[in-house]
Amino acid sequence: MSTVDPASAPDAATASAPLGRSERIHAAVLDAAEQVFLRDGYVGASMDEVARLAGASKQTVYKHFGSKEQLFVELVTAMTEATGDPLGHETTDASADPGRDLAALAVAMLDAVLTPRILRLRRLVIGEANRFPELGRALYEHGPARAMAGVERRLSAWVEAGALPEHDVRTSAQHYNWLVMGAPLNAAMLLGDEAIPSPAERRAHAKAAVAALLGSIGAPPLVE
Amino acid sequence: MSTVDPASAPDAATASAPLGRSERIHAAVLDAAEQVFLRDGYVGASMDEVARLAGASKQTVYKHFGSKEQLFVELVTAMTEATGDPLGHETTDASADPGRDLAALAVAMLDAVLTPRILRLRRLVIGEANRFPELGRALYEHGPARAMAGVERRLSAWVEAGALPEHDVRTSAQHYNWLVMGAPLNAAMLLGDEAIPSPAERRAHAKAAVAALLGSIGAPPLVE
DNA sequence: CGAGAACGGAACTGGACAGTCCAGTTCTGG
DNA sequence: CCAGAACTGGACTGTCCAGTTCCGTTCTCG
Repeated sequence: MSTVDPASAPDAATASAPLGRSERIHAAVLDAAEQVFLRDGYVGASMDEVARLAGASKQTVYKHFGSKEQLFVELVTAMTEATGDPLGHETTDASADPGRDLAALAVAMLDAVLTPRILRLRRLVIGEANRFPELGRALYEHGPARAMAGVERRLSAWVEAGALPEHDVRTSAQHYNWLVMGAPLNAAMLLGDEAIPSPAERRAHAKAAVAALLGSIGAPPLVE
Repeated sequence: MSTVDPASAPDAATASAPLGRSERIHAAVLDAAEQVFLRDGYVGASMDEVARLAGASKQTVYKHFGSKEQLFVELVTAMTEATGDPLGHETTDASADPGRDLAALAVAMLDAVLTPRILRLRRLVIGEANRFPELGRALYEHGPARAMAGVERRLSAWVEAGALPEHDVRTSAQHYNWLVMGAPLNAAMLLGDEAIPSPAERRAHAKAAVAALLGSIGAPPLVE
């Protein structure tokens, strides 16, 4: 018997297990690719530098990812799918206080997106939207589209429960999304990371946005 | 006497004059640079192709613009400054009907930005925001910042004239801007030119945005 | 109409990069 | 402990590109 006790788990259920060499390298290459692509863009990035930064040989990088293009697409889709996921857009937990819930959701959305890493990803995808249209679409679906669908679902639930007046929930969901995200997101796109608002600014911005939305649908204003 | 200054006219007033050879070439190079940079991005663009497309030699291109970087910056700043200019953001012509004016302005803003050419420019600037931060700032100042300042001025005038209730005009101007521009602009950034809304869709979107804004500040709704 | 500036064409330098290949080394699973 | 798979390091190919240089031609302006 080996001293290693290989019987720990023959199944694939071992998530945070020690991780084989191959998986470790795979992850290291993705890490390195993230740094290089987010810094230099797709064309400006060098596969030599990715390999160097990953502590791997170019040969290994190509064995794992096939080509620069495949590595790029794999990286961006992974980051895209991992971003909006933990935001609970799929729930329908309509509480009795729409204003409070909407404000909390707004802050959560801002926190998820207003990160240097995610902003650089977004700049990268927008800049390469000509070359990789499918990446733009993926980011749109996982970002704004999903958020608006989730908000629309919540608004419908509140209307049904009598907590909000009847109104065009689809339009309101869109208005909410851009009242919240429009200004900070576009400022950060063009002005760089130093335009990222502080947590206090985010809370104030979210509160103003929710107040405007509630006013626009004829709902009673946010209670303090 | 210096041999320099071959200026055709002593004054600079000759605008649509026949245009000397040098000016013609200068413009042709800028045209070619626009095509190539907007299509391939900064790094992907080739100066050889710019010269070929301009019908000029590389030597001439470099005589006129010095370097790839200078040509890029000159092109982008020229396009940036030329875009928002004819929108009348500097006027304060507050009529008696804020709703109608705001809706008309919204359509004008959408028409100015939702052009394949301007959208590609915006994608380019965002994608190169790391390499050329000053271009991002310039686009921000000439675009959203100027628009919001103009709207704020109009809102103040209406409040002063009693056509709108008292409210935080700066916040409302920001809300207006992103109610109008947020959805279509970000969709076009990520989804490409086929996501550009039709004129009818723009009018409907503008009307809904203005209705939401008026509601949010407690003003009477838009009259048909 | 003539002189000089500006231009075209084309070759050239120096450097970078994607992707491949190979010989030798290290890890892993049985 | 061993066989085979995976990895390293570096050289190598073919291509592309920014920027320069040279020479002969064309245009412009006085």
